[in-house]
Amino acid sequence: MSLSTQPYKGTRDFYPDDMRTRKWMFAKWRKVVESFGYEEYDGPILEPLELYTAKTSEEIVNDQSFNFTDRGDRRVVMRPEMTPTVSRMVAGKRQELGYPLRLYSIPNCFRYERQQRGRLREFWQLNVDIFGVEGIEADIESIQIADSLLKEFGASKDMYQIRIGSRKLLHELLHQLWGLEKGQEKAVLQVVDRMHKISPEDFKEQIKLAIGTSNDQDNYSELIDSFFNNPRWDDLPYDILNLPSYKDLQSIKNKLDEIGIDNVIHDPSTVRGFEYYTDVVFEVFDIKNPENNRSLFGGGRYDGLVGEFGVEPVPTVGFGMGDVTFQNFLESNKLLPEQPSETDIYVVVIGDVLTDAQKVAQDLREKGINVAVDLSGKKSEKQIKNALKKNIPYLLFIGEEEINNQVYTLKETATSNEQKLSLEDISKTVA
RNA sequence: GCGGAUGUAGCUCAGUUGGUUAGAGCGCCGGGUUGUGGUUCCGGAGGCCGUGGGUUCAAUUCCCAUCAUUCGCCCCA
Repeated sequence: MSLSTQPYKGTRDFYPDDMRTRKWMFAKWRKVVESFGYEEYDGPILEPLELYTAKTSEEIVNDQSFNFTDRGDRRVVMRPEMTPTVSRMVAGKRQELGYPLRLYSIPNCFRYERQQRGRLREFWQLNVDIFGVEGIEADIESIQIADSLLKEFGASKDMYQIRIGSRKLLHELLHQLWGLEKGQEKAVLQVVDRMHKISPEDFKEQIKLAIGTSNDQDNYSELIDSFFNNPRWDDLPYDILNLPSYKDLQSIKNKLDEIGIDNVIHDPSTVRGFEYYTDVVFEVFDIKNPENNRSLFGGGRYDGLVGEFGVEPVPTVGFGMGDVTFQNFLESNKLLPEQPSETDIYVVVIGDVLTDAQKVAQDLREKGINVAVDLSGKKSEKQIKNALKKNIPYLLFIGEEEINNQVYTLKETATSNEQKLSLEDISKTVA
């Protein structure tokens, strides 16, 4: 029995083709977030289990994390997400960091789950967080960045929709209007999160189930209808429209509208899965391709996390964008072009001139051009095929004639245009 | 953790109502062509038909198990 060449379940090998795509995607991510003044950080892949127990969703920590006990009997987890890590880092230097603090990272994260479309065991995730801003300016900036990211890749408004919701608004409603306790609230939120996946009837049933049976069911039916299924908030026996949390939501939507982001809707069912979110949350959906039926990415405000480390709390808004779902989105919308090689020129050596060809290549490298020289000694046809397979944009033919005249034949593979050029002209053309 | 689908050449897939040497396209290697590919022609290599067991004179084909891949549920990027 020989060894398997397959990567471990749910992980990926990145051959040069795949790696080019990944580098291209990450470069755009970095470009956009850095244009908003965000600075890159990184943290360890391994974290103590306690970091996640109180704050991430319970299921992710208990059932969906890679974890082990180290030689000092410490419970260790391979990070399933980055938010607790960055919160820990900010708390650790709470006093000396300047606010607003804008941070981003592209960590690989690990979740032990059965893979399916858009869900692997190892994935990369762009994390963008702004610390120290209490007001909705931070929420707006966060969503604006999300929108800019999509546009940077050529996505148009008709391809995606941004849905915003408010945990705080839901809490006020559930607590004050419905009279729910903490535990019930959590259960209700989980059902709310699934709203679009189940029928209105099932939704109502499951909400009631989450609340428990002791309550007056007819009363809740009406509330569920008016809040979730067909919002008519003016009719509610409670002044939702004047709640600060509701006003925030409206202001965010209006401000985004003003700056040209008008594909934002208020969706009461947008709550997100993590427990640490405290206020406004958002999710982005692919609205053109039904196969991408989950949220592409999302985030929101989590004001309580930094304070968990025993320092003054720091209000925070952030979002995470997974590489797998995002790449699915790009593929479905034909926004994923094939990337050229990092190698600019492939030297096709004709005849017995390898040493001279090497010299030419070295001269070009010194001008900042990436040059690979064919070493196979095969006939030119084979050398060309090899270069094309690697997606190298230029071929440089070097034979005796070229060496003697110091003029080389440069061919652009995409167009088949061929020119006889000096070294100087080659570097200008390729650059 | 639960349910479905699929495992035949490097890739995408045919096929065998159970019967000698297992098929295609693409790709790969070599040649026609000792200086030009993506669009020519000729030739070639490459398969324990996922793995283990059962039924049978005979299994790649039928049955069971198992592993892998994949889709959905749960949860989430």
